[in-house]
Amino acid sequence: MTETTPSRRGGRQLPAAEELRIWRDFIEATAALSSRLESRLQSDSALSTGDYAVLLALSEAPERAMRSSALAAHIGWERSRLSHHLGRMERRGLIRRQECPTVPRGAEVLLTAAGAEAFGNATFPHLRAIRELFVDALTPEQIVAAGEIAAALRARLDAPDKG
Amino acid sequence: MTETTPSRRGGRQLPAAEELRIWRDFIEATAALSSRLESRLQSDSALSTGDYAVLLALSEAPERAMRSSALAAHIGWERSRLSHHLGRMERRGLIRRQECPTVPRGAEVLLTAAGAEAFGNATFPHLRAIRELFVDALTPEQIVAAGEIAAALRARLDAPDKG
DNA sequence: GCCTACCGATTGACGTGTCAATGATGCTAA
DNA sequence: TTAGCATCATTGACACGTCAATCGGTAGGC
Repeated sequence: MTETTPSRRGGRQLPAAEELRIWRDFIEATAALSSRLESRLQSDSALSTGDYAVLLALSEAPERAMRSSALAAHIGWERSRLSHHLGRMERRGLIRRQECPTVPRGAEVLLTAAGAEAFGNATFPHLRAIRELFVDALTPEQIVAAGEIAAALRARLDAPDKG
Repeated sequence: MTETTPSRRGGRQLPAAEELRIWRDFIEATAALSSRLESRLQSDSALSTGDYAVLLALSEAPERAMRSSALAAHIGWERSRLSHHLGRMERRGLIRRQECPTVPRGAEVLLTAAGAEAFGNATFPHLRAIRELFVDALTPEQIVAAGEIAAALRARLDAPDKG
């Protein structure tokens, strides 16, 4: 309640030292978590998290197929990113692309048998890793707090004037 | 207290649906936050967060210079990553490399005047962005919780048997 | 002395991500 | 009709990151 009140009060422009320390710990820990999950998935299943996201979406889609742009929207990727990624996945035989019968110029992305099998083999170890590294690392209260923090960050990121 | 008790109880191997939803929200929100910060820094200052980390470390080092391996350890990067990054930064004139006088085969990384200026110009807008997108997006209680979550995740990641 | 093993640093190959430019196609309005 | 114009998807150039191989040099064991 003194002049050391955190930056939320008053007209301070920059984060206080403690806030900055937490920021760094937070962003580094989450980056390290992602990176560890990525490498676990890679060594368990020879898939990247990008591969996994694509395979998951296709597995859940009717006919195990999706239009390229719908797939991009579904997993929240830019189209050019998806296009590059699908090219790599197609080379590995995980998916196939063909012209979409209904939409002119539309590309349909299909899950191949090899892709479905790779996804099936990846799921269990991937979920287990999430459990070990995230769920079991936190108390139930911390998990709830993590959900609230994610929602608050997302709300700010989506706010139109705070880009 | 029924069979819907969360996975922490009993021998469940996989995260429950709610935990999985929070996991996805959390990892996606933090990734989006990093990505937004990255693009803000890029457009404000034409630097990447990697550039910023290197310039920050050099700015705070005595003589504005550091051994390459010490720099890698300081910012927690693999050496090959740093080597590639320094190559790019050197091409842009932000840093310079020279043989280390004391350590045979050691490389000394020096901050150039242009690098120091770029860092100076980047600092204020970068800290402001951190404040807008992280500090001001959360309540004081959430910031504390974020620090605790980061510590818990880090502890798990560093645990020897939970790699 | 010489072989080996390690150490600091770099390099090459490749997967990944962004941005800007390009095709290819349909819609709309002069 | 056709000149724009938006849309769907791809491509090229480049930055970034990891992994494995390499290179020069020093230290130990024999």
